[in-house]
Amino acid sequence: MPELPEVEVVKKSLVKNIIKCSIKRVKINNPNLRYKVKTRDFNKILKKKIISIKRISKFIIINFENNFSILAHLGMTGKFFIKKQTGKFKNISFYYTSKTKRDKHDHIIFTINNKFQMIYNDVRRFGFIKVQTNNELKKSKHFIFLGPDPLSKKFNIKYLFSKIKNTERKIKDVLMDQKFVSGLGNIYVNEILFKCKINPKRKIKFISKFEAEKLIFFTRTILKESIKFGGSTIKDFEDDKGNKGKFQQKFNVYGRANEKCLNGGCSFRITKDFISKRSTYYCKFCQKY
DNA sequence: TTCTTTGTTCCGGA
DNA sequence: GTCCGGAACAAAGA
Repeated sequence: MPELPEVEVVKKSLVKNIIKCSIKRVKINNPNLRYKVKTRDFNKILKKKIISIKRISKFIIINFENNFSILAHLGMTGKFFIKKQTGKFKNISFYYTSKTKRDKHDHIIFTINNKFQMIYNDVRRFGFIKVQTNNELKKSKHFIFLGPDPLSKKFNIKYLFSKIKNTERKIKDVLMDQKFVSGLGNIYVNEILFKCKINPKRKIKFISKFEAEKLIFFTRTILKESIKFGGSTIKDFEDDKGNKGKFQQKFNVYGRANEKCLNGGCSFRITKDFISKRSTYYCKFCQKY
């Protein structure tokens, strides 16, 4: 699942591979992503130079010299691949094996500088790619309600307490709310709360200052470490046979139902249940209510 | 065939 | 007007 760190890694890889390039051709194999993609949507950006590539929350924005941008979201299973001249694929996305042949989920093929291809692949097609003017982008429904980026200085103690005073909501629900902080998904929220030793069902308005400090600290630390880890993994990842295996993130709680708690000395097993219908993993001993 | 997975959007009730 | 819970949505693998 691409969450914020994975999107950041993808963004960095895109910068490395296609900054200052231009798209010469776009081939749409399957237009039915979250929003329908049409060939003519891309006319505005064909042969225009890419001047910047940014991440906002889990969105990727590729900005062209003529004030148009590609706005992309990877959804659940979206990924970008670069196919170099050799015919081999260099994976610039996250955790997937390299690939050497066309896949039925390669939905959009971009030809870059007439030299190589960038492929958008998305098994479940919950991702999207739009072309918009920078002005449209600013007013976009995707951005208008977004809270601060969890890695930014705006996400601090003062901000946190200003937002939580009058809400009855559970801490996990609030952390996943993009209006409160933008870019945290289910996996990382489970991990952050485990590190902070906070029960995900607690009402956020009752957390202490110390807990809030931990929350900010571990949010930043976990995301940054994951970016570093993903980045370094992918940097060294180039497989000409396509069988080197997946990059699997190591999680402390996510996906570890009934396995032993990894806190030293704790003999409890990880509990799985649901909060707002989202799977929630925690240690009932380390994260007391 | 049914269940599970996810982020986002939308709607209705409080 | 605002807040929040719940449902819908998309596709596919187990």
